[in-house]
Amino acid sequence: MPYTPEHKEQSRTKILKAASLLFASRGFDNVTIDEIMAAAGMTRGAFYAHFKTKAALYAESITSTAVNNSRARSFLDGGGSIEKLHHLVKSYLSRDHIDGPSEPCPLSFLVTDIVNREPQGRRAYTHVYQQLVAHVAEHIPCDRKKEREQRAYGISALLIGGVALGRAVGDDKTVDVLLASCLKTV
Amino acid sequence: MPYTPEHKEQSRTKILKAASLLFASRGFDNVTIDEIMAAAGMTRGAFYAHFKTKAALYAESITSTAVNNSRARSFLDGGGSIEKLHHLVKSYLSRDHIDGPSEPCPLSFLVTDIVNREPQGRRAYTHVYQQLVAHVAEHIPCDRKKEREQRAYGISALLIGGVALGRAVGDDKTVDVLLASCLKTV
DNA sequence: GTCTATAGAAAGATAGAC
DNA sequence: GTCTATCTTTCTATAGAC
Repeated sequence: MPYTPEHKEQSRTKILKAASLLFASRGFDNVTIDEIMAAAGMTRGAFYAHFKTKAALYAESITSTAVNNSRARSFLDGGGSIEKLHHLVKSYLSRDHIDGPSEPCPLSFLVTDIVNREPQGRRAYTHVYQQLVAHVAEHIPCDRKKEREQRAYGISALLIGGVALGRAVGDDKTVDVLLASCLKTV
Repeated sequence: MPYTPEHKEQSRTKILKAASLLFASRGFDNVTIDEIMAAAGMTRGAFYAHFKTKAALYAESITSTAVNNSRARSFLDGGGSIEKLHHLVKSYLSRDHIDGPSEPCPLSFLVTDIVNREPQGRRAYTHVYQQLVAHVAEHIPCDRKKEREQRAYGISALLIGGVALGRAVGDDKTVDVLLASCLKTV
């Protein structure tokens, strides 16, 4: 009897994991439920036992990626030093991140894709973004709260813009210069 | 006899204009040829007398927007002063730009959308981006060419990231703070 | 819970009339 | 060149068997 609650939870997790990767790299419209389910080791029919619609899965995949992301985790472990921030920035603005599939951040990979999605997706994205800004702000060494926040917004826009552009631009040399410049700018 | 070469050129321009606006605000997949042609005052069938495929129109719309964009034009008129650059940055990182439909810049509006498109679209995007960076670099007051270029890449990532995020994030207050912070960061 | 089969809708591209 | 009509494919979501 493979249909225990644990088994269901496991299937659900598999679907979420496959969906996060596929949505991030190809966006909402260019991924089919068929593909996601195949990547999760099941077929289309099983999908609807776990999620109501494709849009619902998309929204949840954004939230779950943010939570299970190892980059974010290592950023948060162990308090707010400036070194942690440097480490995050370097790992974020890396070829490894851009080329995937090593835990792509939905904030940069889906920044345009999210605009036309249902409210549930928008809300998930907005929430994850606000968390990122808040956590970056905590790691900035500055007494004035206003200024920390301001810099955190700037840094986040540079990170997300840099990575999104790195994926968009088709010329490898340009991308390398872009990444190096963003790193230096931060 | 309405079918003169001039008339054809006029129809083509109308299609391009409608497409640029629709693609920028909703991306490639969420816009139909029907919609574009309706916005241009024609029906679907006429489309294929002007463009070979939807993807070809998409690519050309990116190039043509960059050329006909009034923001870009006013940026280039009259030489490379730092004031021109400030003006561009302020106009780019504005609510007016984000909320459209006042000449949205495809570099920020399509930064994620472009990733999965055909090579022709990618090439058009890459070319427009490299032009932006080059022009920004020209307006930066600094003797060393390398440093001008580096700053231009950083500024462009901040502009494009800021605007893309401004559209992605669903909370108006957050967007206002974000824009102000990006402006100050530049 | 997962499977196969299918209903139903949408949209890109083509054909032929005017 | 532009129109209407249609072919064809693709994909979401549902139905019913196991």
